[in-house]
Amino acid sequence: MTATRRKSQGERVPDHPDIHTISLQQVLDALVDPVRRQIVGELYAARQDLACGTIDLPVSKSTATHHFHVLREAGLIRQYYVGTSRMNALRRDEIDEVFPGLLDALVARHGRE
Amino acid sequence: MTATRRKSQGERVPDHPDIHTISLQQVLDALVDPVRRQIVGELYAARQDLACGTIDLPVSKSTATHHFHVLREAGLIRQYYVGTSRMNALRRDEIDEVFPGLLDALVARHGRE
DNA sequence: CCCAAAGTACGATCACTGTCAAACTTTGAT
DNA sequence: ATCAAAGTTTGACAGTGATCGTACTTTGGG
Repeated sequence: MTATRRKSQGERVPDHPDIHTISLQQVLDALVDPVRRQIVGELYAARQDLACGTIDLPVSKSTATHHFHVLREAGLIRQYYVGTSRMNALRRDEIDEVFPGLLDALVARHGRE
Repeated sequence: MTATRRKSQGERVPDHPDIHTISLQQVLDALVDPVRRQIVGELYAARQDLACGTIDLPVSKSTATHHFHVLREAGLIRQYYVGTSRMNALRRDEIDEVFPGLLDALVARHGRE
């Protein structure tokens, strides 16, 4: 499977880790950053996929890219392209299964802290 | 009473922050470190206060002191002396009240990750 | 065909923090 | 008095990671 796509689109299809290969340490390393918690928090609250650009972050575009990358590597979000926009989907159910209560404790109560 | 103890013991009574002044960020900064999660995990499992020395950590004594200090500043543990030993008490109920589900999600399921 | 939009890749900084060793302090026991 | 046990304090050091600007790529529209 996962035929070796040439280019043009192959490069733009990032691979997402199996949620079961993710450690709590990885998830915490990802969610300890406030910008990344904001991202996950907005995806959590929106209950729908969001393009990177629709999330207003207090950092530059290149830094934002970095944060989305970290979240993807940590198994927290899934990314796919729609035109030039990169959409982000929170892997809510999978996370809840492997780390029950974690999203609720770390992100849901994200009033203003 | 509670006269301003000169020394000998005054210095050895650290002050603990009010749990309500602690932010989620502070707690996460504290619990993102695996050594500190181990400490909290053992206190959580032991269900009783433990002296620093009774927790076997993979770091030097001075580093251990540092970690206990961070945990105390983050409002996660309370420390007091018994002889030359420093006892550590997990502030479980207080934490649960302010950050419900957090200890369970981050520490309880601490099988081996 | 060319341009703007939306991200990405790449280095370069820069601050933070986990780590240790060595010297010190306090306490309880001999 | 002295000693050992248990931590603490104080630098110093090294690795990590968040940040940015600049240049680059891909896509869709005029």
